[in-house]
Parts: sequence; C-alpha cells; structure tokens
Amino acid sequence: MVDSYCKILNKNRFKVTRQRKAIMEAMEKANGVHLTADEIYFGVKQDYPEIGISTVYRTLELLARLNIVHKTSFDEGKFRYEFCEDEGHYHHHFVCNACGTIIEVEEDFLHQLEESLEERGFIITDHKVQLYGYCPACRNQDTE
Amino acid sequence: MVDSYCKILNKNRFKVTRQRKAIMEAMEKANGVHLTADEIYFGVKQDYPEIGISTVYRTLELLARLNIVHKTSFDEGKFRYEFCEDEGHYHHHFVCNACGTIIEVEEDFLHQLEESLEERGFIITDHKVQLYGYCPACRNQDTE
DNA sequence: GTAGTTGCAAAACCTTTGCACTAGG
DNA sequence: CCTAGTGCAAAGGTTTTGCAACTAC
Repeated sequence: MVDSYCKILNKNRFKVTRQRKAIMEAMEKANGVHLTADEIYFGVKQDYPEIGISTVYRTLELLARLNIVHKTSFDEGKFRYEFCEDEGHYHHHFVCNACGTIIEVEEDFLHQLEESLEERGFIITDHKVQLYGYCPACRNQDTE
Repeated sequence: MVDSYCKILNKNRFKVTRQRKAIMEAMEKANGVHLTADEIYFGVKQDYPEIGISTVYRTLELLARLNIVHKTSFDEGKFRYEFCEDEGHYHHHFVCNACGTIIEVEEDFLHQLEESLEERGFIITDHKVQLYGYCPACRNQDTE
C-alpha cells in the first residue's frame, strides 16, 4: 500500500524520503484508526527519534493535497488523518461518546440529499457524515 | 428568543448577566449565520467594549452544556456556534467551497443509516452531516 | 452578603513558518 | 550537484485557566 503511494509521490516529482515512508507506515500500522498528527509523530518517533513534528504536518498536508490521506475534524479541536483508500467512496464515521472509538460506516443513503440540493442549483463535491453515540461495547457499561 | 434562553439560565441557577445577554443577542442578530467565538466577541464589542474574549468562550461553553447553542467544526481549525432551535432536529450543513457560505439543509435521509447501525448494537445520540461544493451564486463564476 | 461571573494576562494547545543544514534523484 | 525536504526553535491562532475585582440574586 505504502509502495503505491510512493509511486504517486514519484509521479508528482516529490521525493520519497525516509520520513515520508515512516509516516505512511505508521498510519498503515494504525489499521483504520484515525490518528492525529501528534499520534503519528509519537508513533514514528519510536524507531526514528530524530523526526520533527513539522515534518509530520508538512507530510500530511502533502499527502492530503495528493488525495492520499483525508483530514477531518471530529469536533475535538484538532484534526485526524486517514488514508483515502477507495476513490469516490464517501467516508461516514461513527464516534462513540464513551470510549471515543471511531469506526467507518459503509452505508451511503445520502444520494437523495445530494440530488435534492443539485436540483436546487448546488454542486456537491464532497460531504461528511459523523454519527455519535455508544458502541456495543460501551452501551452496557454503567460506569463511564 | 433570547428571553426564553434566559429562563433556561434562571431555571438552572445560572445568572443572567449583561454579557450573556449581549452574546445571545449578537448570535440572534447573525440570523442563522454560524459565527466563531471571535466574530461574536467583535460583534458584542461594538456596543460593549469592555467584554473579554474569555467571557465569550465561557458563555458559549455554558450555552452548549444547556443545549442552547451547538458547537461544530467545519474543518477550519476553529469552532462555529449556532442556536439549537428545534429540539431533536438534526443539523445538516452545506459549505460552499468558493465563498464559504454555510447554509442549513432540511432534508434528513439518514434514518436508514441510523437504523442499520442500531440493528448492529450501536446507540446513535447525534449525527453531523456536512456537504461541500459550490452554491448557485458561485458555480458560474470562473474567477475564484 | 456571597457565590457565581467577569476581565485581564498568561498559559496551553495545535499548527505553521523561517532558516540553516541535509539528502534524494 | 542542486533543489526539495528536514529539524529546530520561534511564532501564530484558537481556546483555556488563575486570580483579584465585581455584580446578580
């Protein structure tokens, strides 16, 4: 996966540096968990202590520009990053109010909403859906 | 409108201060436009120059706790605030990529998405939908 | 009167930027 | 080589906090 992203970097004349690879590998290792820049920074620092936080931010910004990663706010006052994966597939998220787990939601029933807006003259290029509540693991816990 | 919010403050043993009123009035005057804390601060400052930004933040936090205002991030690195208005009515937004206008969207086709999650054992307490694109005014402008 | 509220200044965050040094192609 | 990329430290922007003074009830 990281290899194919490196090809995109190459194709766009960006250098495939040790840092950029390490950042993408840390994100890949997270395996679907949406990380903050800080979390990626500390993840990479484990086996690459010289890395700087600005490199992380600059790399994430570059990867977002190249549509390799997606940057979203979950109303925490900071951003989280994830690989885009499927082109053209919108991302819906479920956020557990108790444990903060963020999971991907596959269903997409928003087409009707978009169609209705497009009838009214809007052009929809993207959308974001975030669902909040309690996941099965937390719904039965009385203690929070 | 502000009067009814003052009653909620009273009922919950919070004081109805000049500052809190002024903040709610500034938000009311915005008439549906989603303001940042800073915008509210400068709005109130017009006819109440002594107000402090921390009062604005503290008031907004209080109003959010009392479900009077809703705090959302539109991926700009800061929060915007709006009155909750209709209880139980979810807020969907459309954000114009060109002019940044944020408009409310009434349609709600998400029930199916929620139902499907609830069948899987999740409890949904809230959700957020943000649509991005171009509004009718911007779609025909070649210059951006 | 007195506990809740305020304004100020400072701090705490997250993110960006300037600059000299480094390394990928 | 030579420019893009890096690490550091400093700055920027938003939000929070500590504290003495103040005010709504």
